[in-house]
Amino acid sequence: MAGNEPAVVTSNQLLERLSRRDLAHLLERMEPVNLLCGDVLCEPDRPYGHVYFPLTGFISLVTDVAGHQPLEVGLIGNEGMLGATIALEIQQSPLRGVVQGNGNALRMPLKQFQRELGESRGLDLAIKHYLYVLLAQLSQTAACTCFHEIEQRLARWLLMTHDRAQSDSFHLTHQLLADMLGVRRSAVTIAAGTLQTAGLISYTRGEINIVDRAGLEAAACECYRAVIDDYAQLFPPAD
Amino acid sequence: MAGNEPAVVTSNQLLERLSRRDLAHLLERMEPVNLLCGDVLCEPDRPYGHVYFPLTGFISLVTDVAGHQPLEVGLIGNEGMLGATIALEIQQSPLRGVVQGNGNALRMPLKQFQRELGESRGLDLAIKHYLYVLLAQLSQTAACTCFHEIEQRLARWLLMTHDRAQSDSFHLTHQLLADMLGVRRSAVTIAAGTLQTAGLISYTRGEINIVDRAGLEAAACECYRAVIDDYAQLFPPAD
DNA sequence: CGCGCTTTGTTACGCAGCGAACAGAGCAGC
DNA sequence: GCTGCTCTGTTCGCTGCGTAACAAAGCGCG
Repeated sequence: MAGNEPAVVTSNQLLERLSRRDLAHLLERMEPVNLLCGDVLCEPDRPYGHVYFPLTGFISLVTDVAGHQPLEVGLIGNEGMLGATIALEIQQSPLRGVVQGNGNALRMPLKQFQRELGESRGLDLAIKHYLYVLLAQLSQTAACTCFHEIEQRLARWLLMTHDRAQSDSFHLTHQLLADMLGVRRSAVTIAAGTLQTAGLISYTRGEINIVDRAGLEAAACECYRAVIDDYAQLFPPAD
Repeated sequence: MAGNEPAVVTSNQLLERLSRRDLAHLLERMEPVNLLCGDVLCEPDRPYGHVYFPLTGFISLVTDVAGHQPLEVGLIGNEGMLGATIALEIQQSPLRGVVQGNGNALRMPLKQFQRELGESRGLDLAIKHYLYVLLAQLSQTAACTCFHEIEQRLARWLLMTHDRAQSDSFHLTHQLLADMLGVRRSAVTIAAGTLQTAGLISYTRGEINIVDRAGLEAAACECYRAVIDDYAQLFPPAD
């Protein structure tokens, strides 16, 4: 965690899909940065400065609705990137990107990345396909929010976070969770309590621990797997 | 309605953005078709055969969730197209496309359209930008579904349909509306009853009439305008 | 050590919307 | 004109979640 520079290795799955040549080219030109919980990396419908490839941190995509806390509709970890809309030749995103989990990332100025896109077919294609996955994730989330109950959605959310946090524990208060899910804080306390009693998770003062990952998957709605599968379809696992 | 061929004029706003030259080129190669309520134009995550540019009909984008009726997350009329994901170089969509309103459209085989994309910068860009709007629409819908009440959402839905139906009345049963909104049929009956009593709409046996458009806009949540504005930002009105 | 802040637990109440079921009303076809 | 179907209206009880408010427990800091 508190490691020095060498700890920043390429562990971004999107980047790893690129040809050795493209990858080397990009790595040389990207800058490692720390992601700090709460950092806002892009504002909705406003030009953003960099694209980010998370390595260990993760980023939440949220949308604003008047009179409510921002609602999370997507999550980006080392399986993806922030700024994929650049593949649509538009230098903004409809969503706010907020760091949800501390860690590091590689970044590149948007304009420069745009040029890189023009020069590498492979890169361009990877980003486009990732955008497709994002599209699927958004649709799934819309339906999930509509139909599924808090406990299932909470389980799903914890799983998605677990996948991206690369650790069995991460910092998240009930209040934060409630905002992400668009529900009341005490509803989260109750749902989380149930999950804890069932021995699936444990937590104290914002430190959440995944205890029984398989059990959690069983407690989550199918939306979790659906998104995973969509990703796997477009980016088939190497092994 | 039952007009003969000349009735099929280009009134697709996306196409009209193209250069005169591109437009002529495309029009020559597209085939007019009738859209019939209920027609399924593409299945989720399965390759689809054609792209469609609605002229007078409109198409609903729905997502499946086990144990529920399909939920609508997007609507396509003559302001857009079905099959925009082809700009992501992938020949499928995460969503099902179902005809919601009778009318006509222009279509082209997917593979051929893909070639056209490669040959016209303008076309490619227009599709990409439309995809951005779609992305924004999905996000907005997710939040809307989470936060807003049935009556507001119904009003929003009627407005979106009104815009695309190019007529003050269209055929839609309460049951259909309920499925689109992901709620119970009788909840729609109540909400629609309220709107009717307020003099905003009228309906009989599936024939819905927009009476007071401005009033309806006031009754809808801000999501309606938000999506309109997103579109206008990327495709500024000609006048 | 004690104060105050953040996080979590809990409770009482209200309401929107669900599930299910049924009744009446228009329309279509025989 | 009768029958059956589709569409709409309405009702009853239930529950998940919102609103509000407060208590207690852990932690950080002076």
